[in-house]
Amino acid sequence: MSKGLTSKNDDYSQWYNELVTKADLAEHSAVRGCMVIKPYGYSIWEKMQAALDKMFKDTGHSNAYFPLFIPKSFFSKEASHVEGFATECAVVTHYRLKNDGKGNIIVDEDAKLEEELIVRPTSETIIWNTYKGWIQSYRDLPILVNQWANVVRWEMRTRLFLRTAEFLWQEGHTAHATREEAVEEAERMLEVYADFAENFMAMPVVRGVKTPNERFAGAIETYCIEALMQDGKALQAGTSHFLGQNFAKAFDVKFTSKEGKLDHVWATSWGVSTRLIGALIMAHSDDSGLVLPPKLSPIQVVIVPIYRNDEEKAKISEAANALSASLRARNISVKYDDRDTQRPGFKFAEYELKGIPVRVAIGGRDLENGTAEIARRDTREKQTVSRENLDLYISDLLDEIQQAIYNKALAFRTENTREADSYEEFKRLLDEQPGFVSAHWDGTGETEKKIKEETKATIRCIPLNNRQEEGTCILTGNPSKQRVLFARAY
RNA sequence: CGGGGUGUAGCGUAGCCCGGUAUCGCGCCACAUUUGGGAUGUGGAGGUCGUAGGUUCGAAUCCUGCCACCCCGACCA
Repeated sequence: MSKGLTSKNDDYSQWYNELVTKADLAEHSAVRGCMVIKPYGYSIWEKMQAALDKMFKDTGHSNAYFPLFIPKSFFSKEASHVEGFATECAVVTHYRLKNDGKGNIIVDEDAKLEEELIVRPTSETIIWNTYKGWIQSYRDLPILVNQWANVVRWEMRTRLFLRTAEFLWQEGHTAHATREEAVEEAERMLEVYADFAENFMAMPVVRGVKTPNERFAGAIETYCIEALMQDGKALQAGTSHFLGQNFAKAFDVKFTSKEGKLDHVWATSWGVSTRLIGALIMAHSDDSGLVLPPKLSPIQVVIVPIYRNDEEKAKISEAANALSASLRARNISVKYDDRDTQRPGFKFAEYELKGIPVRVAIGGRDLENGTAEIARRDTREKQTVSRENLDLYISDLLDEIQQAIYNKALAFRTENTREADSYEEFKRLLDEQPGFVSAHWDGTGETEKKIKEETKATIRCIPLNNRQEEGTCILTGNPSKQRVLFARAY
């Protein structure tokens, strides 16, 4: 590990890249566009998985697993779906290698697959092909299934966590008897995502729906949560789709209703990915490193001993172990770092880089005074407190940090969400004060595309429960009934 | 996939224009002194110069192809 991080004010992208690698979250792999998620980064993902998985189970879903490979023919059944993903699919064409006799391993041309297989970019098709066999009657519905999986989208330009050719995610796929029930499901899962983002990631999000241009290929309606990063760019953090009967029709999935009528099944799908780790980094971290919310930090408290000799260290360890035990009894994860090989200052910097929310230092002075030095990562404030009831104090402090990080991010978003009433003002805001820009839009795809071409800003979403307000489109001057949220985005 | 840039020890770099077997810092190893914010000293180890060809007596250096990463564009979670 080397000293210093590029300041995020000097070069935000470089700051992000350095942070991901220096904090030991991930690194580039030998495969273009693919990353290695290192143990520390993966443990954040595991925290996310655990919280989300519980939320999915609590809302009635079960996990299952579908194949990585999808027959090409499945893929072409839903027209807009194919169109959306066709340009970024990895295709398996052969199933065997051979030695060419000169010591090289080559593809065995005799082992060509009769039907090529697509490496899943998402699983709607294979899942709806499967659901056909599961559903005959309204009694078989709803089906509420989630899978944790990897997917591949052959991206041209990749960035660690934010956009990689292969990524980890969860995809929920549900089947319902009625339109209302499916819409309700899509909205429910959006709320689960928003809840997770705000209460676990401490990242405020805007709940909204996508415009037709930004909609998932094959969806009737795409709901999304949008977050604002510290550089003023927006990031789509999760999506939930109402798929209508599109996939049921494509895969001929019908059920007999209570009334004895045959109808196509209604569907939803929803997902969040390891991209959330990128969001987490960019939402909170600073020039000293990661700032992790206590609820997702792999380690919540680190204890660093400061000693002059073995005898002193032994006494400090005793105090540290007692504190560790009392914290663990409160379900707080603790690490006691008694390595002799690094000095305290080094450890302080290291744990700041890694975003550990609370650091406790115990030294000779503290032994005598019955105290410990507590440092919180988010504000970098330090104070010396009594070791009496320290577990309770730290437990409260963790809650406070979780809340403080959220409040800070919310204040940032509020400050950086502005209204524009003319195209000039709109462009000026985007260039001079990046963030969300709330503006009137005439509702047409043409206008949206033109604005995107000219400003690189896209409509992130039409916020749910949006305030209705008469106005005129910033580009065309045509009448508009509500503002929508624009931003330059990741 | 188009334009620009970069690739030299684990990391960051000098050397490249003007060809002669590689510089410095961090890190690493040993020992000593240290330990309340990234310790200091002394000694030491570590290199197919991204990769494959070519030019040359000789290539990190010149030429060509390829690969990877970064930035900008098109595309996208």
